[in-house]
Amino acid sequence: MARPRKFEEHDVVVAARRQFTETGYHGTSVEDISRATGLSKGSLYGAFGDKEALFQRVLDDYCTAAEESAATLLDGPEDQALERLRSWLLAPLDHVDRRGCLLARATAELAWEDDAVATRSLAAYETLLDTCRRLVEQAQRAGLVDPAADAEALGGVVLATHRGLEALGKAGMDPETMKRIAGAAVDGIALTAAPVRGRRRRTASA
Amino acid sequence: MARPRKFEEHDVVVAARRQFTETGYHGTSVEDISRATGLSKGSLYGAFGDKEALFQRVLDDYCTAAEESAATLLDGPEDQALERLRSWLLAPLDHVDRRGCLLARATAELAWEDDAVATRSLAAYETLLDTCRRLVEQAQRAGLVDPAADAEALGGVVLATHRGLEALGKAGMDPETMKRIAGAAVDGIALTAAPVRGRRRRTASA
DNA sequence: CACAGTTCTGAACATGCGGTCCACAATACG
DNA sequence: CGTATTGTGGACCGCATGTTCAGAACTGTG
Repeated sequence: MARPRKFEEHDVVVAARRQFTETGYHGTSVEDISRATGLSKGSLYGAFGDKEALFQRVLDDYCTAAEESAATLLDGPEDQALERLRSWLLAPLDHVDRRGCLLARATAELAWEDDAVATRSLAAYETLLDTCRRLVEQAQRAGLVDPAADAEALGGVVLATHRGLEALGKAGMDPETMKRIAGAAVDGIALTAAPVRGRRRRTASA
Repeated sequence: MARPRKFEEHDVVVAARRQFTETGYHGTSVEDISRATGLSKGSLYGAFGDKEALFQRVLDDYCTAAEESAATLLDGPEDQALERLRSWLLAPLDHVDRRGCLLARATAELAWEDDAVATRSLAAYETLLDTCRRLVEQAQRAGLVDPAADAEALGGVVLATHRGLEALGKAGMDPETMKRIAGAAVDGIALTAAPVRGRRRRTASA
């Protein structure tokens, strides 16, 4: 008994995400979004509320997608867990367009200017950390990683590297260098390789 | 033969940096800067040009400081190079105030919206990468790291982790977890610990 | 003391913003 | 077909922004 919508809500969210990702929250005007989505401002406000609410919606959508995408890494043989982590680190390098990660932008731009954004961002990072931890645990079960190691911390290294690589890439760092960094992170050759036979347990600090 | 300035230029840059770091570029109005620096808007324009030019100045100042600060890590005995990298990773965690890194904000917010910003940011990251590489080389000479390893890539892992940890911290992640991550990154226990005797040379990919 | 040169100040301006509103169009149902 | 109901898009408002400018304030020199 009423006129149906001419647009798919999720399509609008996706288009808005594009815009926010490219120009940031403060850098994006409602009119920009209107142009990007094809909806007029009136329709936007009618469907989503104000700019902030729309951004929340977009961010939540993005985080969910990122979480689910990472979660798919868990599927597969345990003895290839490290390879899946490696491909996760390398994946962003393939996107030649230098669009960055919305989550990164959101935390940098308004994580503690807006509580809801901060909450959602933190939740996303914790979910991603959990996924990385599980992958490391897979690798441990497969005998690829010391079973006594702190799986969460190791997963955190991958997550932090992932996030850091994205920043370096955004700044324009040479992709070839980044690939070597990603490789080194997963290889975990990192800084262990002390010339001591067998495993070396770290001697705390100084 | 002229009215002297009532302010020290560098003091203004520092105050402006504070403001930009807290509220970002788009989120900071010229009046905010005026309030933060104590200068009237007219004086700001007279001394620095427009808002963008002032930001460039601030960013350059910040990058230089960050580069020099990192460079001091190079001083010290080579067999403690890893400890210095560790403390570098942990340093940001001590600042309880959740102010983030201006460089991170700049790259996230307008790295490729503004060429000059992108150029300076990339230069800063490359300098930092170089510093990390040298530290790893110190560790190699001290016998703490496999001399055959790719020092630049290993330095890059530290740099990326540093950058990533900053993002996680900004989002509000538990500092204790972050310390464990930083520790794991430097320990480099990371993902190597395959249960193979002696060094294991990686077998390329899949 | 008068002048010139420079800086500071604060008001004023144009612009673009986020947000609101409303007349019209399009639909579904009786 | 008529009517109630909802989506639509553009006009509109108040406000904050980045920027400019004319004049006051100040210092050093002749």
